[in-house]
Amino acid sequence: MHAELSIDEQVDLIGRGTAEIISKEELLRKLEMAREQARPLRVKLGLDPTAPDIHLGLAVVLRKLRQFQDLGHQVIVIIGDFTAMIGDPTGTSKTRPQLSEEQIGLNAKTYEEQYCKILDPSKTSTVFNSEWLGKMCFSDVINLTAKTTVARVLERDDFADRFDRRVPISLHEMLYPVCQGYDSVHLEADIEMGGTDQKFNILAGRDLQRAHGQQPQVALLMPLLVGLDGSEKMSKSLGNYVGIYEPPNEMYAKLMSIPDELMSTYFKLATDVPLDEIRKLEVKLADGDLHPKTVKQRLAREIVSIYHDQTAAASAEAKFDKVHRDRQLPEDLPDVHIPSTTLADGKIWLAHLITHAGFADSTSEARRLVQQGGVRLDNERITDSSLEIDLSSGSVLQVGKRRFARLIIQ
RNA sequence: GGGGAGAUACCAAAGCGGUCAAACGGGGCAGACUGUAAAUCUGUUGGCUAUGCCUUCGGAGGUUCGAAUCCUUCUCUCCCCA
Repeated sequence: MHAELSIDEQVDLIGRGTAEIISKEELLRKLEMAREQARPLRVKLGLDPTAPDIHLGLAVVLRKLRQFQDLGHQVIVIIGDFTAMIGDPTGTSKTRPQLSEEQIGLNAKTYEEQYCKILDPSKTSTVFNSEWLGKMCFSDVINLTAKTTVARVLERDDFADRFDRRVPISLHEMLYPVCQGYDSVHLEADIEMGGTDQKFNILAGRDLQRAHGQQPQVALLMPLLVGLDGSEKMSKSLGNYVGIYEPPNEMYAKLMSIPDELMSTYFKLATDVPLDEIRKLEVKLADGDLHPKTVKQRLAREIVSIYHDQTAAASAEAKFDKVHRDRQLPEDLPDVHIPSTTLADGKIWLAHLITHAGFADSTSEARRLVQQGGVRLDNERITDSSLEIDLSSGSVLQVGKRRFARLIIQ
């Protein structure tokens, strides 16, 4: 696809949106070598074997990998089933629940299904690092760890931070960078991709490769996409993410809720809008020539179009406006079935209705929602939490601003 | 191996015998204002058809009319020394 690009153009293309490349010169040399020898580069990405739900944050990295594939290179996805025993100490790490072999296999399959949406399957291979790490014996481990010093590992931010705050660090956690680094040795990786939080681990790979007489891999770090809340990085556990398999409407609505300051980052990292066009948008925003909402709608459309298509994006926009600008009910309300057995004399206690619909975890919470004026039935606000509702099939329950359900009595 | 400190709700952190379902703050949720943005303001944040009742303060026992608070023991963590 881009195979005809000059090496400099390739470096430019690859450089877009990256946070850091270690080093650009090495990247250039690798690209040249690949062209001269007609050998695709081996670009590595490590993934957790936890239940996948690929979101825009990971997509930033995957989309970059796709560029490599379009340039003719090979992507190797490592499912870190062995390293999962440790759990990446990056960020707030808690001891992970041990995953069964079947579970890991299942998750890996789901990954493959999901990243197909972005990667070219014919240029992607998937491997498990238990294949080699699991076969090492204790003396192998000692030989490997002898190549790294404690100070070196402790200088890593997460460890230094935890050490300072007196948060426990288990000995085995310090092996994590070593394991990941050894993956690169085993695969003879030319390039390793990751978020900026992976910098240390990826650099560890370079050290180990050198120690094994290999050319060190190039570290290609992408910025961590900030999540919908505007402060934390996008992650599944924080719930501030947009999954690439979410339906268009969800995706669109979620994107509309990001803080304004994030828009240009999202444009750069999550869309294919050319950089100079993004710059123009920024200027118009700053001058007040464009309303932020208009720009955000463009952003939402762009992203929805990538994972669905333009028609879907347009219809998502129409629906969004209908509900939020015109304050009308959405047309495709999810149905919630209320078994008639839960009704007494055709009535149901409002609080129970809300929990039945899945809009509250407990009746206490449901009562609170009602008392705070967050609940509407057929567009009429109800504030009496003790109310028994005389329900007719087809009533619409609304909780908060974004949760709707059409009630079906069965 | 020796000495010291600690474990409290989503997080963080007070409370050190009754007034504790547990302060303050962060986060979350709801409302107001908006562009379902941010900021701000208000309320709320264990459960239960509920002016009351039930279960929570690392685990298990005990003292007491009464325990998050006192005692015993177990588990885990941090710090200092070796």
